Amino acid sequence: MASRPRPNAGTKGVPRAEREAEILAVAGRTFGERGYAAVSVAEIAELAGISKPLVYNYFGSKEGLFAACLEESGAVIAHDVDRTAASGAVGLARALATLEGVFAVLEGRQWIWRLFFDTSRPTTEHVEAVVARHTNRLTQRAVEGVAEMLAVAGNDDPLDASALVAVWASVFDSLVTWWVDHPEVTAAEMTARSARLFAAVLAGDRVRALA
Amino acid sequence: MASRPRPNAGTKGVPRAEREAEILAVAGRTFGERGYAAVSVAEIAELAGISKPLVYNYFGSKEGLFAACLEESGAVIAHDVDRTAASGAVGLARALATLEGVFAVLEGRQWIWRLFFDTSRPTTEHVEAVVARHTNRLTQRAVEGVAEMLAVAGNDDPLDASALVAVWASVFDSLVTWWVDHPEVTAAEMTARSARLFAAVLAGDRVRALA
DNA sequence: TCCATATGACTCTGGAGTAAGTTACCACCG
DNA sequence: CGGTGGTAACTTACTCCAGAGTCATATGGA
Repeated sequence: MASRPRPNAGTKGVPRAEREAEILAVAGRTFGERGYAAVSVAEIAELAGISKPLVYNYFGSKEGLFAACLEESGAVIAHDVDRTAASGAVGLARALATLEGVFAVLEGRQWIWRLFFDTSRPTTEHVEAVVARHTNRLTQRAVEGVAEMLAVAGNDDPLDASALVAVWASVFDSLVTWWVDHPEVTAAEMTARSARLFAAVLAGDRVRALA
Repeated sequence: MASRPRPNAGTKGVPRAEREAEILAVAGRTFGERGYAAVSVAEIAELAGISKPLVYNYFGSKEGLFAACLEESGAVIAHDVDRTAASGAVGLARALATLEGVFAVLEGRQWIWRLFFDTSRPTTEHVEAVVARHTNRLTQRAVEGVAEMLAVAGNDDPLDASALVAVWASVFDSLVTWWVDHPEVTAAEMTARSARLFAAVLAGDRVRALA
């Protein structure tokens, strides 16, 4: 009855946990580098050396696969940022310390960061929830840092705080993105560079007082 | 022989130039707000109150339509930034003056800015060329401003300059994006807010010298 | 015998792009 | 003034395809 032979269907192959990790690694990198919308499940399966139905078997849907990538990556970053926050630095020193930690964590896998800023990501409740959970954790830290900085300047406008959090997140983002485009640069060099840039901006002339 | 009547097919309607402008307005706003990939040509046609083939008739393809949006929007921004650059301000004062001008230009149509940062945009040569042409013009200005700032700090590392340009563009982007989320804020208020934020960061403690 | 791992070969849908025809206006001719 | 052809503006009703998701089945091991 055997229909055409089917190249290694069966094979008992790799245990599920291990295979899931492989798929997540490939998917995270690909989604991060090219964006959710531009990547097909078939392509991920091919890169992982398996077939599409296996991906669906393990992750349910393309969206579920993306959510799993976010889950894994978010935990890595948030853990490090929490650690830095607990170290007690304040103001710009704290900002630099945070950058230093994240650069170290992202070395060799800068794409992790991009997952959370992918504008083509699905807008389902599930994905939104995972993104919110992780970014909230990061935002919480940014809010603390920004509040310290504004307090020093005697500024207590809540909208200013909200905007500065956005700016800070964006500075962070742009440095990581720049790094992605310059892969030969090491994490340590990125940290040093960030410090120089902060210093240069601070060394500049004073702003005319508009506040 | 007349087949079923065809609700206002014909109608001599609106002249092409005018209709094109209407379509561009709708398309620009929609692409800007939701991203290229998430918007269908059929939806734009419906919002513009016309049928899909008319859009194709005038713009050739979805990508062509997007490129036309970029063309129009890019000219508006670049013109203003050039004007500010010619005004002679230097360093952070120049940065603030640039922000002030762009905020004024974007008032009520903040989505324009987002078109150039849409990660889901098509990657065809044509679109890339249009984006490059306009962003190069802006980048050119940013490069000048950044060079002044780094020169004051005695920094002549070209990679530092490249990174700082990216950061500056991103700060710009984040402020506009924040504004999109707070539509009740006026351009003038955004300008004042930006000045306060710069001042607050500058007022903060000194960075420990790492350079 | 049952389950976990695995796959070839589908189905189905959304959305890009097209074919072919319809109607209104205008310029020109008699 | 009435006809008549050209063209610009417009539509319905398709085709076509990539890519999400599914079904039925194969195989090795406990």
